[in-house]
Amino acid sequence: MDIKPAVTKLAALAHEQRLTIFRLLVRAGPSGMAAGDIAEAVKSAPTATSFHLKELDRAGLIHATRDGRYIRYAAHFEGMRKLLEFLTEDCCQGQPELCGKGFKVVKKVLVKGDKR
Amino acid sequence: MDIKPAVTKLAALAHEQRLTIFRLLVRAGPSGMAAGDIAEAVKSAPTATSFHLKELDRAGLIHATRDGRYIRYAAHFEGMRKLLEFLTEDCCQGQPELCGKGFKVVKKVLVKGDKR
DNA sequence: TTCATTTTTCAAGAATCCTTGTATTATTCA
DNA sequence: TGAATAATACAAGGATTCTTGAAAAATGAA
Repeated sequence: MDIKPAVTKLAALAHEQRLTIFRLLVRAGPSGMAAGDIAEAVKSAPTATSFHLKELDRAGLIHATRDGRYIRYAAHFEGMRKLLEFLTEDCCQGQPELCGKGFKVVKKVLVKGDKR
Repeated sequence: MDIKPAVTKLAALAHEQRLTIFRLLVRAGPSGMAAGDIAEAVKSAPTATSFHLKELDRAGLIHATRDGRYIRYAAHFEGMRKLLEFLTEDCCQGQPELCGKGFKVVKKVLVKGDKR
């Protein structure tokens, strides 16, 4: 990844509402959530939520698919993975433990409040 | 980590010059670099570089130590590690490969009781 | 077709952040 | 002490981003 898309991704995440939305979708997994449900979950007006979803989409962190009258948004895991890679590239002079490469690799996968 | 410090960190990184500086310091390792050398390396005026270094410092991504008439800046690896953890928390419904947990790392199975 | 629902677009004013130069502080060396 | 070097603080204008509500598309159901 070049630096410009990385900055775009970071700027998209550097906003409390958008970060909340992104983490919600990360927890939601590949099936994602409908725009309306997202707005309700983060307690934000549909119009504001739509604006922020578009920002995250443009940055390549989430993607939209129409599902009847709903539009579902899901995290774009590959985009996120590339961002993490970019941040830790050439890291730490061969001491990967410094920046946490490999952290929580096989951690528990309990998901808080997951009803599904 | 709470969401507010995470947003602060992401906002600090969401800037081409600051991201370049941060990655430079990540590569430089724990010994860091003097402010002047950083400014030269990223081809930016000392005054602008100082401004951005302070931003990164405030966000908890780097830290400064005086070394005679120089001030050395080094990446704050623990702060970065926490940010990465925050972004991938409760990720992926038990499919860690989706978001790249464990990417480019020799996977180690953490057993119960393993402190780390 | 017509209505209701879901989501987006648009526009504005408000707020925030970025950039730049000058002045100032802190330190070392003669 | 005084000069030189390294880095920071401050301030102002310029640019960007955020927020909000009203209106408009897109879809499904009656």
